[in-house]
Amino acid sequence: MLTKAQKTTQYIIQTAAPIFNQHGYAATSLSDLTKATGLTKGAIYGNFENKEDLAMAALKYNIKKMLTRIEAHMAQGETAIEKLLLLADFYRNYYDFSHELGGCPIINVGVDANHQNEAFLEKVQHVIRLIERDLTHIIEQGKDAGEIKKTIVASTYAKRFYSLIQGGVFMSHTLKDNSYVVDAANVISDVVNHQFKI
Amino acid sequence: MLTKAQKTTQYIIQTAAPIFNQHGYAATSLSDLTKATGLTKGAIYGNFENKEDLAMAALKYNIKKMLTRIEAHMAQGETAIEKLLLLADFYRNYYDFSHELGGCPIINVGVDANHQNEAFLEKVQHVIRLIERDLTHIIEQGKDAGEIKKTIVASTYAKRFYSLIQGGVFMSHTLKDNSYVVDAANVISDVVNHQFKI
DNA sequence: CAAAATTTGTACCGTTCAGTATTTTTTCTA
DNA sequence: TAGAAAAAATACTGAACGGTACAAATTTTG
Repeated sequence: MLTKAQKTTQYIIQTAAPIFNQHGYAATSLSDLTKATGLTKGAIYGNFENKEDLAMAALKYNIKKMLTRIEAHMAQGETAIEKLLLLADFYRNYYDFSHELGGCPIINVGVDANHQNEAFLEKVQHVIRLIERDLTHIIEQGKDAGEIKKTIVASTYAKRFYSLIQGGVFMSHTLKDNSYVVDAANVISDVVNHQFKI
Repeated sequence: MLTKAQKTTQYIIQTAAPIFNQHGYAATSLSDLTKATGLTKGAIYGNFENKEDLAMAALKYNIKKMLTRIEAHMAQGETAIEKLLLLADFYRNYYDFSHELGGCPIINVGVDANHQNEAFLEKVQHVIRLIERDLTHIIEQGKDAGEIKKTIVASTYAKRFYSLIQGGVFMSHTLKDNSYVVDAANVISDVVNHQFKI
């Protein structure tokens, strides 16, 4: 069972997470966080070493939330083709989902931390590579299973798909128009259906 | 001729521009700018109303630099197809060029200003729409000239191309690996060469 | 249920922030 | 080149920053 203190720690993280994600690290002040949580600095500094420590916990929280959702969605599929189409499908609804997180943590922190905070940037880089590796694996498995053409270079398409998605996510959030991510998702579905399948 | 004062104004802008672009608005302090320029706050506040005023001038400076370069590059082509291939070519070298600016101002400010500063965000939105409109025009002209298939929906591809590019730019800067923008540029070239041409 | 341990609130620290009034210096112009 | 005008340096403001010491309150545990 969670102690009262552990619940407070979790409460602070989940309250701080969308704030850091929306405003960025430097533009988020401790007073923003005390206001949002209704707690005092004493409570926050009793649970976290410093602002950076809390921001990292918040980033990990957002990333885990995102990855969990992707995995749960893709787990609905059996074959590689199905899983890739489900990935596209996940991002077809990503604009609304990422709004809950205060934007896409990958893009927001990727941009915010670049030239600012090496630890945050490395975390984001790590997650991107993780996703790309997973995608590469799925495509390779599809090739092995005879679903996907052997001529498809898995890593190239894994990188291209994720890059395509991130472009759509950036455009959608910047222009407040979800059609960009949706289009990116559609392009991926099309490629899978018409270029991947044997 | 430029007066001494006008030169100073320009000097401050061009010195501040990459700093704001790299660190973001909130994370850039006046002391960062006095250090970089070698000037004092008096000089800066004599030339700009406040920090936001200077940051806006810096953003406009970066955007103009970027747009000027794109236009100059595309002006080398005559036909619509040539221009589109030159656009792809421009972004094939964009990673190095945008490094000079302290990163891509569209992505950096698009993310930094979102939920933070409406004026900066609107400026970025305006530029994106401008580029998309130009691209749409070029594709339409290509259709009218009989170079490009009539079935191609110009605005759809304009949005898709720019989104694709921005995804590549984000990935390349975040992973310090220019292959993403290069791949995006290659995809655009391929689409133009194999799907657009009659 | 009381003592021990932990968590949270309060009050404050030094530092840095953006911004400004004033003096000094430089530039322009007659 | 002297005087007027403009720009830049200096020195300062009050507010907000992240962080901390310690007291008060709460939770946990024997």
